[in-house]
Parts: sequence; structure tokens; C-alpha cells
Amino acid sequence: MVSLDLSNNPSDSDGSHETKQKILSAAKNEFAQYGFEGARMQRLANRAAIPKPNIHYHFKTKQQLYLAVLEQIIASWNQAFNHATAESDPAEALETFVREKLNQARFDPAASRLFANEMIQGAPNLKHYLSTDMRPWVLDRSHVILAWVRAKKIRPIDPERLIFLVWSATQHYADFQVQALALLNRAEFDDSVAQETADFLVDFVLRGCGLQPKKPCE
Amino acid sequence: MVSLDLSNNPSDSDGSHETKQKILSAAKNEFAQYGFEGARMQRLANRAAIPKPNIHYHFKTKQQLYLAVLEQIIASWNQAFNHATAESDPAEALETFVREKLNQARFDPAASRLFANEMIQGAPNLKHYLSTDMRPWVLDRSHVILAWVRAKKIRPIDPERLIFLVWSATQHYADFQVQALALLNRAEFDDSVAQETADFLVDFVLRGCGLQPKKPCE
DNA sequence: AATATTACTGACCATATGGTCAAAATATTC
DNA sequence: GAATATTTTGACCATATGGTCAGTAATATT
Repeated sequence: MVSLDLSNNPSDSDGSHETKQKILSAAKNEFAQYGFEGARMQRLANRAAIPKPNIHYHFKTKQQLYLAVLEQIIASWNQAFNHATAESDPAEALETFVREKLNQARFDPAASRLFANEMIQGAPNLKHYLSTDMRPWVLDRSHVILAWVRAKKIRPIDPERLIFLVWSATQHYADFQVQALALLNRAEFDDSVAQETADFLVDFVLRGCGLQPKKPCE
Repeated sequence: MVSLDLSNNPSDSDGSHETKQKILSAAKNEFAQYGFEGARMQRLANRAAIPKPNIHYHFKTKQQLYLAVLEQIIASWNQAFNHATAESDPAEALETFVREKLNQARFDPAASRLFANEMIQGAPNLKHYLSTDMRPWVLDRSHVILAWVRAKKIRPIDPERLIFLVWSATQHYADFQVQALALLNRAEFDDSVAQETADFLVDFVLRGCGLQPKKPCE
């Protein structure tokens, strides 16, 4: 999902590549808001500000476009927690994880919503990915957390449930953004909302893991 | 917006009422899975095992049916936390809240998913409800939590964020059920999964609030 | 039993939908 | 700059969609 232009390919430096990116971006938003079945190719074309047939030139079918978007999203998925090891400081690693996930929710809510839609539908396109890619990732990350437990760095805790909790609590602010803003009586997910939310979640998660919250030093 | 059967109307005791319920139930599932735009009246009719025009006899339009389902869902929403007062034991009240929300997620996942879909779309039909009904509820419940804080029954905590966290962490097991089950390598959301999840969440939430977890007494 | 009311349904309609295609525009190569 | 390959688009198509309606079946009322 990194938007760095990974195409040093000369043939991709022309307008075609730009168009493709416009389509993918519009598609992400359209699918995120309406789900696969609810998405409309015409509305998607309007979002991208191009004629509908142009979409079908770059992506044969709605399904194929959807899969392309999914792929793009999943690539950048839980990188923030990838570097934590048994030797890491749990508090630090967990804080980074929480803050990074919340940043994703804030700055790319469409990605989170699209993924949520796919899950709500029963993951018709990601069943395989869940067991083939995501489960190993979770198992691996769980081992790190369990290592922390064995080293008595954190209290005994179910590592998978901990990961789910961080996911849900952070993604909530993307998927349920209207609700959260309405109930907090805020107009937008701005810096102050983000910071308050992040601080709350970090604090809450660390406490939940039996870690002392950071105390202000001065 | 209350879903208690407001029809002591005798004419509703016949087969018509049954049909209406079949439609509402099928609609809840259809809308939950596909969202409003993705839902198909024909597929919905198949779910209810009745001819499509029969739906339109009871509900004039798709929109109207959708609203009827929404209404039914919202009525039974956060009752579990309604009875907590400033005098309640926070640990007890929070535990009840978490367990009840998780039960809803488990036994009526469609309701949770439908609501999630509506929020993801930007709450086009519930904007008003959010500010008119839900916000007052949250404010009221927040006052209770803040009273606990003032009475030093729990640590100082942002009450709204706490409520959001309970919502997201519990609803996750409805909305992302396929994901959770796949990653936990479980076939279904059975008693054991439910109990482990509930125990984890209760423990985590209580710790997050600075409360001592229950220790086994024997 | 006759009538009125309610509940249901097969056949149908206007429109929207995903997708196609041939032609036009644009870029690339020789 | 002619020839070729790539990209774009207006017009179009088969089908699916939400919804209607006239008529039938079932139920309640008289």
C-alpha cells in the first residue's frame, strides 16, 4: 500500500499507469463503502473521473479489479508489529503496534473498511489468505508475545486475543468513524482526536498486559 | 425505535405476522452480509422462502424494509449496561456489559454486521439516531463511569473511549468471525471459544480500568 | 352461504447493471 | 512522418434489478 512509485519500468511512466492508479484508488473507496456487490462500476468510474469502458480496459472484470485492490491493501498490513522479537521491550513494541495501526485507520480508512466488508461477507476472496498467510503471521507474533510471558516481561496472556483486541480497537476508528465522531461530538478525526485515542489505547493495552504505564518524568 | 412487539393488534396474530417476521429475519441476514446496496430482493425472498412480491406487500420498498430491520436491531442494543449506576460495583457492571455484548455478537452476529455495514457506509440512515439517541446514552453512561472515577472505584479513564473499546472488542467476534475462527484454528464460535474470549476480555478490561482481576478463591 | 377484507402470487415493466466493441485518439517505433 | 501498438471512449447489448398489477387464494365478517 506504500504509494511510492515502484515502477521504474519505463512503460509505466506514461498516462496508462496513472490511469490504473486512479482506478485502483477510486475502486478502494467504492468497494470500501459499498462492498463488492454494492459497488457500481459507473459510480466507480465517476470517482475516477474516467469513462467506464476505460476501467474494463485495465481490469477485465469487477471481480478482477476487486482482487487487485485487496492485494494492494494486504501487502502493507501489519508491518508495524513485524519487527518485534523476544528480545524487544514489550511496552515499546506494543505501543508502536497500536500507534501504527491507529495511523493506518486514520490515514487509510478505506483500506480498513474494505477489509471489514470482506470479512463481514465471510471472506469469500480471502479464506485462503487467512489460513495461508495471516495465520502463520499471527502464530509467529504469538510466539514473540509468549516469549515475553516466559521471560516475565508481561503477565500471562492469550497472545492471539491480544492481537485481535488491538486490531478491533484501532480499526474501530476507521470502520465506525462516523459513529465515533458523532458520539465524541467531533467534526473530524483530527490530530487531537487521534492523539487522545492513541494515548488511551496505548495506556489501556499496556495495563491490560500488566505493564506499568509510563509516568510523566518531569 | 423500541422493538417490543407493539402489535397487540389482533389482526397480527395470524399468518401475516409470521410472514412479516420471516421477511425481517431474512432481511437482517441479507442486509448484514451485503449491505443495503448489495442486498438483492430476490435473494432475500429466497432466504425467506416466499415469492418476491409478497415482500413488497408487507414492505413497500427495499429502503423501508431496511429501516424496519434497523429499528428492530437498535432497540435491543446496549441494554446490558443500562442498569449500572454510580452506586454499582464497577467490576461487576463492566463484566456484565462485556459478557452481554459478546453474547449478542455470538447469538445475533447479523445484527452486529448490519450495524457495522451502516456505519462503514457513513450511517446514511442513522446519522440522526447517533446524535439524538445514542449520544445521550453514551453521555449518560459516561457520567456513571466518571462517578466511579470520582469515588476512586476505578482509575481515571476516558469513559467514552472505554465504551468504544468494549464495543469494538466484542463486536469484532461477530463482524470478523471468519477471521477470528480461521486464526484461532477453530471451526465455530462454540461454548469454549466464547468462554475463553469472554474471560480474556473481562480480565483485560478490568485491568485496563485499574481493577484487580478476580482471583480463584479455592 | 354470501360477502368483504386481507394475504399472496405469476406475469410483467422500466430501468440499471456489468460488460463489449469498433472506432478514435494518443503514443511509440521505424 | 508513415506505420504500428497502446490507450481511450461513445454507442450498444444481454441480463439483472427493484418494483407493479391484476388476479387468485385464504381468512374474517355478516
